[in-house]
Amino acid sequence: MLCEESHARLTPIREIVLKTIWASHQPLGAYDIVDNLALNLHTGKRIKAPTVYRAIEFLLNLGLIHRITSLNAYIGRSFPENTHNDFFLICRICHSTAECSTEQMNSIILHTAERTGFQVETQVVEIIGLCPKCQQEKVS
Amino acid sequence: MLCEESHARLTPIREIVLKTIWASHQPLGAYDIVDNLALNLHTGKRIKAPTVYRAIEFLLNLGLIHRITSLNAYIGRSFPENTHNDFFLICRICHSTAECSTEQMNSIILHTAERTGFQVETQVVEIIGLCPKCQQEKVS
DNA sequence: TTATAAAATGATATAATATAACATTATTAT
DNA sequence: ATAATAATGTTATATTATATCATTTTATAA
Repeated sequence: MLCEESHARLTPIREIVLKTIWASHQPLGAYDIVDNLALNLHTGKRIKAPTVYRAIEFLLNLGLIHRITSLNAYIGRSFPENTHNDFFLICRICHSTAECSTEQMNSIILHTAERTGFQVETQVVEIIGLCPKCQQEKVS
Repeated sequence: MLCEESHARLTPIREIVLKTIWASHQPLGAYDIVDNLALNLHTGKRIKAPTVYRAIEFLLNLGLIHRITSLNAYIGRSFPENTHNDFFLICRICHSTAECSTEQMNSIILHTAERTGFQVETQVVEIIGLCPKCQQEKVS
């Protein structure tokens, strides 16, 4: 039993899914995780999609990982302590994903929403483009 | 032949897909459009998924519609004249989607990206929550 | 400590979204 | 008219995600 105050249990499956996501510094798709576990967990048993999706849901709820909507993929959360939401710079080519964090963005969003009476729950802010490395490779 | 300067042709299929999206004031999924055409285009011929996806791609490129990534759905563009990108307030319950437009958001994003050498191409800014109507219905 | 309830996982099937590949038809340019 | 290009038709299939029900594990309470 872990994560005391909540009733959250970090079971072996959930832990290995979390570690797999953390080990990759790129966002991982759910089926990438399935394949990865099949390779690295050579216990004969294959962990199937529903199990992985359940673990992902659990980890998302605990705020240990993020979903990158534009990629249908999941990545470890860099700033778990942040109360405000973060946003992402995602490279269209190599899929490297940087997590950023500004209060300003939040206040703009909350301001705009408030004016229209909209009650904000979650935010998806994903900026697609080219990372420095892939810009270089386009030139050379 | 339409949209003179570009080589864009607004064919009958593309036009009816655009009209279908516009007619709905909610985001429409690709298969919603397929079904809608089957009903309203009672010519016997069913327009299939690939054709609809092609029309969608065309309309996205022309900037006539938006993709709502969080919903895997498509909606007419409210401010086609805007050069900067817009963002969306999306109701988790009824899926009503409001398009908003502020320059500030853009400048924050561009600023942050610039600092890390990231070259911005497109932006996905989708705010999920409750629209005024659905907040009411939760209370009553 | 055993019975019972609750939570997690296994297993199978299938839904929902999207695209690949190739054939055919329509449109434009020569 | 003919060749080249663009658009659409058609079939199949890839990819992402979830529903459903059986089984196992863990926690709780008698």
